[in-house]
Amino acid sequence: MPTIVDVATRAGVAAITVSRVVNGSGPVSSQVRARVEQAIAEIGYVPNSIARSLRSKRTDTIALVLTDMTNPFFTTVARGVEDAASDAGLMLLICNTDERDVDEQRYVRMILQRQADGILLVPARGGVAAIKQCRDHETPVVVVDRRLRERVADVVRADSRGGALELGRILASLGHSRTAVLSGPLSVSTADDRVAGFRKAFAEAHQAEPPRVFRGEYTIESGRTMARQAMAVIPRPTALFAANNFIAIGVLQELDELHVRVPEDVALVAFDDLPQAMVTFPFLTVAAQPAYEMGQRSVAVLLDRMSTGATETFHEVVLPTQLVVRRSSGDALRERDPHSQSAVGALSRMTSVTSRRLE
Amino acid sequence: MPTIVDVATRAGVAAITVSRVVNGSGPVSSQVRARVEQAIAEIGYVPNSIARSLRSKRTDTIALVLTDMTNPFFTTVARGVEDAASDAGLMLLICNTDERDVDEQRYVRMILQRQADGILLVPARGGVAAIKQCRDHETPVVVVDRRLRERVADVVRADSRGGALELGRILASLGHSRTAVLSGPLSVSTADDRVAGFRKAFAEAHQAEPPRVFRGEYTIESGRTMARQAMAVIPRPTALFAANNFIAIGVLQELDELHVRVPEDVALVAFDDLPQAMVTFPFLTVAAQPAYEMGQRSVAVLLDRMSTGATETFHEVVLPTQLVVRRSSGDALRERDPHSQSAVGALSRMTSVTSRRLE
DNA sequence: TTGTACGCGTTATCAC
DNA sequence: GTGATAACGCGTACAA
Repeated sequence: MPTIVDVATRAGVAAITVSRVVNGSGPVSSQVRARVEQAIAEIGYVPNSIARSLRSKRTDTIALVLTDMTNPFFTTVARGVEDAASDAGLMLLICNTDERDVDEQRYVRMILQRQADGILLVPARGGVAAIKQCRDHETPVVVVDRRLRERVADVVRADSRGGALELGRILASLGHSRTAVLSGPLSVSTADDRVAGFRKAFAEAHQAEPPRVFRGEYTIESGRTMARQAMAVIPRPTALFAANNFIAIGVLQELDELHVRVPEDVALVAFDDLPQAMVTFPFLTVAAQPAYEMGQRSVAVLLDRMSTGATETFHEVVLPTQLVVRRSSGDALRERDPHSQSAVGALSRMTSVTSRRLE
Repeated sequence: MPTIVDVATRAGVAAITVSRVVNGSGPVSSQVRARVEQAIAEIGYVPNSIARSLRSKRTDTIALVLTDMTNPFFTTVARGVEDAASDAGLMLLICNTDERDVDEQRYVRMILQRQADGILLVPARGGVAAIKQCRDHETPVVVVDRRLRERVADVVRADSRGGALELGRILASLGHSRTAVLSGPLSVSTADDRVAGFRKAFAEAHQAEPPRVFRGEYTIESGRTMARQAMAVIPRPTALFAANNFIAIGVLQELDELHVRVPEDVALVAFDDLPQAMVTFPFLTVAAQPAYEMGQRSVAVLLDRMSTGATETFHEVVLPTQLVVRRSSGDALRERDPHSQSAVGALSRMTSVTSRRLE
C-alpha cells in the first residue's frame, strides 16, 4: 500500500508537498502539482484516513445507534441520515440495540473508541448513561425520535402527542366513546406521549370515557396480545389506537383471527405510516411521521453541534406528524340493531376475510 | 481526553504496560494490573482505536455497500450483516448507491481511505471497477446478491435462476401458456438469471409460448410501466412474473387501476417476499430469498477471506430460495366463456377493488 | 513556493 | 515481569 512518502519520492518532492496537492492546502506550482498528480496516478496512492485522523482529530464519520433498522420507520430515518451524511462528506456507522441498554452502551463505547465525530442516538430506555459517555469524551450527540427526561442533549423528534391527539379527535368526532390504546413500553417517551395525546382527545370530548390503556412492546407479537386483551373487555371498545406500525400489524392479524372486521366491528387508527413501497393498497388511518426528514434534520443538528461545540443550551426540533385518514377509522358510529347485524354478519365476514388475503 | 500515557503516569508504569493490561497482551503482575485498572477507571480512559489502527493495520470495521437499504430485502440483509459483524466485534459502515456506478466507486474509495478491513458489495452494474479498487488496496471484498461475469471475488447470493424456474413451473402446471416477465435491468445478474429461469420453465413445458420479456428497473414505477405494457399485448398474458418485490407492488397497483383482478383475471408470481412485519395478510406467491442468512453468510465468507488472505480461487455461496405459494398465483386455468365473464365482471370487480383497500 | 522537524496515541521489537 | 525506543502515515508550525 503506497504512502505519501512513496508518492513524494517518485515525484522528487517532499511529503508535505504531496499533502498540499492532495488536500489543496498551501501553494504548489503547477509543474510540481502535475508531477505529483502523475505519481499519484501511477502508483495508485490513496490517502490513509487513519493517519490523517490521528493528527486532525476528525474521522469524518458519524454513527447512528437505533433500536432496529428493520422497522420501516427507522429504515427511512436511517436513509435520511445516510443521504445527509453523504452530502456532508461523512460516512455512517450503524448499530442496532434492539432496545437493550447494555448493547446501547457497548456500541457507544465502540463508537467513541473509533473517534466518530458525532453520534445520533435513539435511546433504548433512558439513554442517560450513553449520553454521559459521549459527553465525557466530548463527542456531540443528537437524540433522535425520543424525548429525554432531562435536557442533556439536542433532540430531533416528531410530535407524538400532537399526532395522537389528532387521531383521538378523529375517533371522538365519529362518536366513539369506548376506546383503547395499545401502546409501547413505559419508559419510552414516544409511548408516553402517544398515550397522553390520545387521552387528551377524550378528556376534551364530552361524555366520552377515558381510553383504556394497554402497555406492551413496539412489536407485532405485543400488538396481537394487546388486541386480544382489549377485545376481551366487556363491553368491547368500539375503536382502537395502535401506538406504532408493528403494533398495528399485530392488531390487524389478531382481529382477523378473532373475526372482528375493521372498520365495521371496530375502528382502528395507528401511529406511523407504512412506506408506500410496502403497502399495495393503503388502508390504515395514521399519524405519519416524517421519517426521512427526521433523519436529515438530525444530521443537520449534529453538524451544527459539531461546529458550535458543547453548550449548556440544547435544541429541540419537533416535527409535525401528518394525519392521513383512510378506511380503517370508519364512518360515524351509529346505534346498530344487534339482530340485523348478526344477520348480515356471516356473509360480510366471509367477504371481508377472503378479500383481505391481499397484501 | 486522557491517553495511555496519562494512565501510565497515574499508575506509575510505562505506557506499554497499560497497553498490555488493556489488550491482555503480554504478562503483567496482578498488583500492577490492579493499579493500572484503577487508574483507567479514575480518569475514564478509553483507548483510541485510530492510533491503534495506525499501528496494527486493522480497524475492526467493515463496510456494506448496497443499492438501497430502504428495500426490505436489503434491509434484512443489512440486519443479518450487522448482527454477524457485531458478534465478530466489528462495526459496520453502510452506503447506498441507488444503483449508480459513480456513487459506488466514490463510496469504495472513502471506505478504502478509512482502511476498513473488508467490504461487502452489492454491485450496481458491473462492479468490476469497484472490485479492482479493493484488490489494489488489498482489501477483501465479498459480492453479495449478484453474480459476477468474471470470477474476481467471493460471492454470496441466492439462486435466482432456480427460484424463477420454480415460479415458472407453478404457472406452467396451472396451464398458463401466455406469460410475461417484468424484469430488472439488463446488466444486473439477478435480472438475467430470473428471466432465464422463468424461460426455462416454459421451454420445458409442451405447447407453451416463450414468455414475453420486459426490462425495466427494480422499482415500483417501473413495475407499473411494465404491467401496463404487458397487459396491452394482444392477446393478453394470463400470468405475470414480477422479478422483485418493488416491481410486484407496482404491478399490483397498476392492475388495480386497470381493473384487472389478481388472480381472477391474471395470475401473478414474484421474486422476494415482503417481511411478515410489513404485510398484514400475505397474498403473493413468491420465491423468497433468505435475506437475513445472506447477510450472515456474507460476513462469514468475508471473515474467512480476511484471515486467509487473497487467493486466485474464489468461493461462491448460492443459497436456495423458498417457494411460497399463496393466492396470487390462482388455481388451474380453464377455458372461460367470455360472455359470462363480462356478465359477472362488474360486480366482482367492484368487490375486488373495494375490499382490496386493505393493507 | 518548497522543505524540515515534530507530534498525534498506540504497539512491535528488543533489551533489561 | 517491565520498560525504552521506534515506527505507523499524515499534517501543523515554522524555516528557508
